[in-house]
Amino acid sequence: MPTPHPDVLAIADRLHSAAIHLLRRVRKQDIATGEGPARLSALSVLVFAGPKTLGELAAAEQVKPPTMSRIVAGLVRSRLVTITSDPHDARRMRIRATAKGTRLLHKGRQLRIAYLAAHLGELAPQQLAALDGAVEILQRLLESWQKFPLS
Amino acid sequence: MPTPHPDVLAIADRLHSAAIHLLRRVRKQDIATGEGPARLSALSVLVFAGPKTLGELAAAEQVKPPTMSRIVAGLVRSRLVTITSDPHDARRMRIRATAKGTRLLHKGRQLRIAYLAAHLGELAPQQLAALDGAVEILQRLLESWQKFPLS
DNA sequence: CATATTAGTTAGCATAGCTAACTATATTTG
DNA sequence: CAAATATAGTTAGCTATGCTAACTAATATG
Repeated sequence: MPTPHPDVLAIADRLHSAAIHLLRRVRKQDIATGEGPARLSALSVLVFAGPKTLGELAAAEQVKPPTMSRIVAGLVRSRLVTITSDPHDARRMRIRATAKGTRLLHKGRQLRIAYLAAHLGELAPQQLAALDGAVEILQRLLESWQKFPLS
Repeated sequence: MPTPHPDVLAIADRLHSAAIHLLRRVRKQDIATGEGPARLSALSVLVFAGPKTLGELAAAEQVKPPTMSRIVAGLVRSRLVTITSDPHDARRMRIRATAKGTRLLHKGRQLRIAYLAAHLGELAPQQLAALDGAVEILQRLLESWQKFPLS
């Protein structure tokens, strides 16, 4: 039997720190796409989950509507998304990725991968597999606590 | 034998996305400390690794000197760090955490832990252990590629 | 039909990232 | 040793992202 809680405090702290430093590095690659992280992340939701309203996007990205409003404005300026109004409710907007947006997202993904792969290559296959498994656990955790905020 | 590379591309993408969304949530807890993420992260370096010059801090945090200059200015305003000049080189500054800074960092850590622990509690012990192991792998990876930038 | 609710925007603030250009101190070199 | 160069940080000014408060427009409700 493994120990029940191998220091949750330490895990949380290191997870936090690792996330901060990982993003700082990856961001430098993403700069090559010409778009910031918030825009790329919102775009990725649109590409993989389909069209969304502004409010839905804001909720998915865990930001407030005014913040998402500006992010979307930037994406529109760059022609990465288009906006059409909902025929059943003129207050709502349908935001969808353009072909250019989809291409750019995949290009960014390529850059990120080339960069990460160069470093992940240092890992032994079983370490990579362990990382993969942990990311899946994290994903499910993040998803579930989106539904049950707790705070 | 495990498969050699269970889709590095997918792992990289999901790791990226998980890091973004995890930080968005944790940030909301950190807000209670009254300081932003960049300041808390820099403060944490000072608390755990001891006094640093501005350049060293900037390098540790992977940001440019002007950025760190403003981060440190904020920490000084909040009395979380103090600055003394290096007696051997008047260009350099020694930046060190104050007692208040150390207290605040630990308080933030407590908040973060209370929050994460409430959610990590949903994980089975072996999932938690898997996460722990993956974070360690990540940490070592980040450290090693700080030394060998590759790009 | 009047009122309340909902969706998004605008204005204004703070943090955090950058580059370019500056000051002040050390170091190197002629 | 004086002049040139290099190094450490700062200042100014830009962009992007986050927020709240206050607004407009449209829908729902009583």
